[in-house]
Amino acid sequence: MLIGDVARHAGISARMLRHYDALGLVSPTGRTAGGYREYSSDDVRRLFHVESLRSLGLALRDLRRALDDPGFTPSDLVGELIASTEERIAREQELLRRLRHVEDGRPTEWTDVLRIVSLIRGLGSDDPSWRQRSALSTVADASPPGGLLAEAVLEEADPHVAGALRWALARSDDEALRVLGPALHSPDAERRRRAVTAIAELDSDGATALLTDALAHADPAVRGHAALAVGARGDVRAIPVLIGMVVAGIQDVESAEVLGAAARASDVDDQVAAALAEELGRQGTALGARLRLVQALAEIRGPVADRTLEALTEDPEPRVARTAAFIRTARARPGPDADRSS
Amino acid sequence: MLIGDVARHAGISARMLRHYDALGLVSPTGRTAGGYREYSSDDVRRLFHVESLRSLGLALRDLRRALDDPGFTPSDLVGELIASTEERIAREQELLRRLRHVEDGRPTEWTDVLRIVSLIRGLGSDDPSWRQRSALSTVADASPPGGLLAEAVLEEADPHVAGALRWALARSDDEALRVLGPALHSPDAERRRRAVTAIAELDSDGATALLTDALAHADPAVRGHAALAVGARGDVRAIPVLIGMVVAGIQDVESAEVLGAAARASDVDDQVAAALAEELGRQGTALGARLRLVQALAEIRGPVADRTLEALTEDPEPRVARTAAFIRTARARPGPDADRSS
DNA sequence: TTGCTCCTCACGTCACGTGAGGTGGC
DNA sequence: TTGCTCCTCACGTCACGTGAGGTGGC
Repeated sequence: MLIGDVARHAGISARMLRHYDALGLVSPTGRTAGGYREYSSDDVRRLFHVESLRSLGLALRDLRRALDDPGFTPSDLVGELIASTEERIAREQELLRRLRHVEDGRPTEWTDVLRIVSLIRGLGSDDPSWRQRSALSTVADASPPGGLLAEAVLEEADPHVAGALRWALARSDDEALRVLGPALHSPDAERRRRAVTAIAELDSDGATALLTDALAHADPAVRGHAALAVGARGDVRAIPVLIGMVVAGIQDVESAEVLGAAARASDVDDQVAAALAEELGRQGTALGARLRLVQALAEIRGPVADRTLEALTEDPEPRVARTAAFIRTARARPGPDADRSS
Repeated sequence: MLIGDVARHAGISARMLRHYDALGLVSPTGRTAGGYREYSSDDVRRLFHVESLRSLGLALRDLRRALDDPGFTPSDLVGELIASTEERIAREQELLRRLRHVEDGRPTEWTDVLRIVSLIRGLGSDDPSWRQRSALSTVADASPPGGLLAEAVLEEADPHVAGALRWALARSDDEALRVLGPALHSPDAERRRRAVTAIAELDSDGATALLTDALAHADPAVRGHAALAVGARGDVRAIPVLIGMVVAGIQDVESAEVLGAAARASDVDDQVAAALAEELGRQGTALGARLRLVQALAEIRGPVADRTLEALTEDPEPRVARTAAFIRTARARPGPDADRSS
């Protein structure tokens, strides 16, 4: 076969065939009288082998060894090819992330692009104080890049930097929630915690919706953070989770306070007091949990809370009775708030 | 600053700085008396801009326009960079898949590699008959590449080719289940169906375990296929799902037969008959479902099935009563099986 | 003779790395 | 004088694409 036929069959250019010939990779066995390359069927077979191995990304120099050197075994080279391909993919994906952050910023001039790139670099710095300065620098922007800040806050181990990032996030664009929302379901518990903490500091309707959904999250840490945030917004749906947190002793002081605030804001003090009373009456509740429930009752107003506390002063367990009595005494006095407001 | 200082600050080679100078991308403002390049702070700033934009994958020619041509706006170019990066990633990932299939084949010589590559090509052909021939060609192998065949069967739309692939899979290695198992939870319903159908034809313990788990799958199609396969292996855990299929009228003839076989193989005919009787007695069951349940009873042996059928001949619904009576008559005669075996 | 195919030689691509051979500045 | 830095020029990388200028075969 002449070079043109071979090229058409193999789907490659005649130039490549001459190149392979020059390298000695696939040389035609003969030449015609006029000097034309004549490929035998063995030559063509060899060419197909070359093209097969090239489809795996082998370099031409490795191809020669693979086809001619019997001692050159594939196992190592295939492993190396896999490793280098994985590395290239990782690099390209990192590049793609950067490009998407730039795109999210809707740059109209190259200086906009430069600003975002330098922010990406700053937030990726090894030096926490530089990361913090970078985070704070975005606050001057009209609309800081929320996606970028959100990704940064999910990775941030330093609490001060994380605080600055959350502050910057609060005035960023909606892109933030599109990153933080899915992160609530990350397999990494730390990432989930960072996500819910960041969302809890956002004020948008989208953030509130995510937090309300997170009240049913399987991870108690996520559920708890969500309940504190949702309760602080006066939403009654947080109350069962907050009561659960009091029982379990997770951040019980804060959850009791939020519980009281949510109950008052929603005018459901009596229902909450009744729920706490029911938990207190349950058989088998540990003493520690009962004491925390009594202390939570201190945060609840209304006749049901008052009656429950009164009844608890007769509780067979002296520490429960004493705590209830102490709370009743404190309630009878005008508190410091009342003092100041009069 | 001289070229060496600039290079150290920017973390790039002096050669690159000379290259940028030659291209007119970043040229030093001045030269010393001895001809040394002298970079001003403006030059260095420009260099940092160049390096920033280069980190986004801009080519040097685009960089010049970006920094010098005010009419050259970033939006289009950033979009193109994203598109081309995505395309490169897709290509690299396709390459990586091929390489992993080659690795799975544990090739010791390059001819092994060539065999797998040509199989990959054959299974990826547009021509169904070529895909089928490729699938069948693996049956001669000692251990065909299960991962590759499994991926092919998940993509295969042609039922004949899919059949050949499943046949080849049955004698392949364990890699197949590592691909088919996760595919049971694919978001694509068709892929889930292909996965369960393929697993149902495998005989290994791993396949049986996957099918048993799939009895609780959320997708009724997956659950159903799994129940037919698990029931055919005589496992009683398939029975509730099979009864559900009879009620819903999904593949009811086949599921009733498998139900009977599983009940007999596990000696639980009476329990199954009782379960069917309970379904039949339930209020509000549609007539179609009741008739299918009666027909399923025909597949069950034992005194409970006999008594239930007898009672059903008095059913207020004439079609139910007639069906039950017909089944009883057929049972009373020796069947064709009994004929031949006597 | 015309159109097609083939030939060799050689430059261009892309962003530099790596010398060779020489010079400036302390 | 010595060691360091800088200079220009030019080839090499990788897998080819794209001519230029010429020839073989029907």
